[in-house]
Amino acid sequence: MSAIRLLVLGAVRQHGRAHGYQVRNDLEYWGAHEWSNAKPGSIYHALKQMAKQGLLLAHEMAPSTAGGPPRVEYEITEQGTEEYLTLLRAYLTAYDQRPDVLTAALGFMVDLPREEALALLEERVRKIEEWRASVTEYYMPAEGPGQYGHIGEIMNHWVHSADSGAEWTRGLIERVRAGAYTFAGEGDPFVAVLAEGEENPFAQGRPHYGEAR
Amino acid sequence: MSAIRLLVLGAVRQHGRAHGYQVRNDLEYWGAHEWSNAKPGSIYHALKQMAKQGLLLAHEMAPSTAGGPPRVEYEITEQGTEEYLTLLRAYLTAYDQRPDVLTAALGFMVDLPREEALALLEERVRKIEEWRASVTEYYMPAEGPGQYGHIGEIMNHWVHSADSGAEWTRGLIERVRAGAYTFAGEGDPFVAVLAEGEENPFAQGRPHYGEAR
DNA sequence: GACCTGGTAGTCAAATTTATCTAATGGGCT
DNA sequence: AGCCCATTAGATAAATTTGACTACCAGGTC
Repeated sequence: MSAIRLLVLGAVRQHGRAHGYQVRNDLEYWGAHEWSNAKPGSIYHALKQMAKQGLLLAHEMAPSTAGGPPRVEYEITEQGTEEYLTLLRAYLTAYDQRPDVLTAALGFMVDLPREEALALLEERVRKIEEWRASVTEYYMPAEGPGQYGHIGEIMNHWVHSADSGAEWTRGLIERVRAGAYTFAGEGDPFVAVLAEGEENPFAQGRPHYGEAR
Repeated sequence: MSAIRLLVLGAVRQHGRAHGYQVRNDLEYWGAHEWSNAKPGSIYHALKQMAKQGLLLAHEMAPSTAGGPPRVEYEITEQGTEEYLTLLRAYLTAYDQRPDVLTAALGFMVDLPREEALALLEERVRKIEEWRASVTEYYMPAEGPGQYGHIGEIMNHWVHSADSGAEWTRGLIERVRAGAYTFAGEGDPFVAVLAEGEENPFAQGRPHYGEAR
């Protein structure tokens, strides 16, 4: 599963009601096109698909005042909210070598109560450790390591990544436990959306991250 | 770009001549279905596609002796070898948040001369550091950090991953420089392919890594 | 007043990926 | 001999993803 559904649901939800271009802009603002597959085609496709599945409600609108074809506004349904929370919880705990789902989930973690977020992050650490154990067990068999030749470097890399991921997650847990950020039910949420008229620092030509390919 | 082309080219190349099912088995042996999109459909598709593009040469064969439909054997062409090396070099240096391409490249790095592999890995470290600099510069602007709220954790995570990745790469460079593994032109290569009749430890039901999702 | 540029909003065809299905063979069992 | 079933090899349909494209309007400008 890619991160696109979570991203789109989360973006629509933050606005209450949003059209595709708005979602597209939000995701660009978050840099999502660089660490996930949030490209126009995928976004519009996800919107339509989820509307068909009842996760979003589509409202046909009059032609926009700003040029371009008529827009369609979307609203998240109750079912969509459920799916959103399910994905969010899953991605916060999933350790599956595709870091983009974690990145997406981090952006939305504050939609959960602080205690739940903490529990999920701890679950995440547990999963990583479990996974690490299964890898080391596998590539450190009775005959000793080394029999895998350079292939062993792959496992080595995984173990290293797992350790690094677990360590980082523990740091995040500490920060959250110490009171960082504003979680669900704790007052005004922090919203990473451009205010009306605010300039998008991520417009074309910015010195954006993600160039080192 | 996904890792599938490198994986398939590399597998065919190791055999000299291979049919789809063989490639599929090799990739399963490497666990590639867990950290990349190496599933049957993708593999057969990639084979056909690359045959059409002249990277592979297809030989229609008689019905197999072991059941199933007639098989098609593939051989890598000169053009395919070029593409293989190009991809391998690119993936060894690319730092792009999709670790699966690095994993795939690690499995084949010994197809390059040791000196070249070292140079590419050093290039990789440089790219990571460059990327890290662009991220920190971006999220530590004049106004100081914190203005991003919990969104800052995304960048924090990236920086942490980048540091961890660079550190690991430096370790690999040291090991390779110290003489580990057998690289191109240094004698019998290590081949991670099942010998005829050897049992596949990765058959169904194995306690395989990658369960902690 | 014709032309060019840039932003807005979205569509579309082609390529890829996923998940599931088909078809053939050989071996064991009764 | 007939049946079951695991393995082998690949095909197919549906979903997703990509990259390029369209069409519309506003504002400047020559």
